This record gives sequence, structure tokens and C-alpha cells, in this order.
Amino acid sequence: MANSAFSDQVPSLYGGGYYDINPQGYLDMLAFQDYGGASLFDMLQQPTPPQANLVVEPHAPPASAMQETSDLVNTPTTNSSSISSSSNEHVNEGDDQENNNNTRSDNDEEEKTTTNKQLKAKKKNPKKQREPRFAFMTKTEVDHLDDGYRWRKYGQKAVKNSPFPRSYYRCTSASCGVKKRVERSSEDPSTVVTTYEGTHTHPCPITPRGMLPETTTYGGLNGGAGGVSSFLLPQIHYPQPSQSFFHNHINSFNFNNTTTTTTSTIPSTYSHYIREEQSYPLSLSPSLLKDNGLLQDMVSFQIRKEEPKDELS
DNA sequence: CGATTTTGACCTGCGC
DNA sequence: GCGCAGGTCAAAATCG
Repeated sequence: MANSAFSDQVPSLYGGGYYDINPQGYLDMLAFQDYGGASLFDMLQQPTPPQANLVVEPHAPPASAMQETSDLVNTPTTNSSSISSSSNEHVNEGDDQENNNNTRSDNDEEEKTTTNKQLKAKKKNPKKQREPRFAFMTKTEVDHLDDGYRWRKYGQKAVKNSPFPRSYYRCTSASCGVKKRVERSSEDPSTVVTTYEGTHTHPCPITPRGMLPETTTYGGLNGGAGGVSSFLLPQIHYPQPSQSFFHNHINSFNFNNTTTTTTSTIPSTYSHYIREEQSYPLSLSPSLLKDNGLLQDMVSFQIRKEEPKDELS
């Protein structure tokens, strides 16, 4: 199959469920910029982090329109890859996602202790409830991108039809059950496919620049030259307890040797037209971005309509 | 010495 | 039911 890493991975993300878009129908996104060595965490420290909203508008045409608005942002390039994002069956109630996160991790913890001896006898609910997930592809030589959170690798598996293994990471935060998978595309070895599952139940642990953990891998394979770039991945708005997955920050940006693209996938339940509304802080004005050539390679968002297989019919 | 990574074994889901 | 592939566990190894 073409691009097994992606083809294998992403479709599975689409199975079942739908997004729990917040009442306002907004999908918040962070705009990114490489501050010439400063990480995005610096940006986040700012009182008014750059932000762009995706506005979900019912009854509007999906893809094409999305393309239009994306073009407002920048010009897609050829070497960029697309990412897909998806949220899997998270059961109806909006709160469930959060609850799932918490209860699941709690349950996991309990299971670990109680069924300690019963190896791998992890009996989760017969009806497994998967966390919302989304994947994105990144043009980078670095496998494990620093997204501001701390991850612990808990497994690695060879992937069928791919010479590259898939790595499994888990957020090191105690109560946070977020996982991520990282694999290199067999089709395009320069592309790394990262799949996130779940939402963080805690603030980004990374403190301002200089406090970044040494495990930060950016620039490593590139000799560390060219400035440090970091990007931030989905991060929930903590003040809002029942945050929907899509209310997380999904980013699309580009830095030196790395181009990351994210494609939000809106399930049929929300077969809306998504318009991108960007509001730039002074430091992130489009002109500035352009001047710096930071986002020029950013690929347009492509909102893909996906019919959850399970729920079709 | 604690935290993280590596790695082989085991579990689970799914297709045949 | 069987086999395959994906996902997870946990002991051992490695790292800082």
C-alpha cells in the first residue's frame, strides 16, 4: 500500500465515534513561529498566545472551502505532507472524554497494582474506549519531536511492510494517559508520522527556554545547528473541564528542516465546512511570518470527511 | 541511583 | 479456531 505508515495508521483512527466539538463550535489552533532559537514554549508564556480558530459552520461546503481559507494563510508546498487528525469513538457525552482520560488512567493504575502478577491480563472494558487520536506527518530527520511534554518510551515494534519500527510513548505525567506513536513513513523516509492518543490532563511541563529537558531532541540529527525549534502539540485549555478534543490546539507550522502539517478530520457527524479564522498577535502578523519565511511551506488544512465505519448505515 | 530506553514475551483484535 | 499484526508489559540495560 502506498505509504503504509500513513495508510495503515490513519484510517484506523477514523473508526467510529465523532468529535465532540465544543458548544461554540470552535477549534482552537496555535499559530507557530520559530523565534530564532526560542521555543514555542516561550510563546506560550506570553499573556496572549497566538491563536487561530477553526470555526465550524454547519451546512457549508467542506473541503474546497477549507482550501480557500487555508490559502489565505500561506502557500502550500510540494514537499509538505498532510496530516490527518481524528478522534475516535469517544462516546457521546462531551464530558466523557475527560472522564475517560481520567478514569482510564486511574483504572490503568489500579490494574497495574492489582493485577500486578497477572501479566498482561489487562482486561479493560469489553467495549474498549479509545482515546481521541490524531496523526500528523512531519518532514524531519528527527524521529521524536519535542512537543513540550515529556514522554517515556514503552515499546517499539516493527511495522509490517515498513523497514522502520514504530515507537510507543506515554506521557510521563502520573495521571496523564496520553500516548503517542512515532513511526517513519516507509514511502518517504524523510517523513515521520506521529499519532497522539488522548488529551493531556495537565499543563505542559516545559518551562521557559533553557529549562528544556536535555532529552529534547531538536536539531540533534542536524547537528543542532540552525536554531532550536519546537512545536507544541495538542494542548487542552485547562480552564475548561469538558474540553473537546478538537478544542485542543492543533498546529501547522514549519521550521528549518522540519515541516509539519496537520489535517483535522471531521467525522460525518460534523460534516461542516470549517473556516479558519486567524488572529495574530503583533509578533505573529502574517507579514512577519512571511518575512521570516516561517510558514511558507505550511500545507493547507484539509478537513476530511470521514464516515466512521462503525457508525455508518 | 533514579529515570529512561531497549527488547522479548505476551495479550488482543481482526480477518480468513 | 488459527494466524497475523498491533499494542503493551516489565525486566534488564543504559544513561545522566
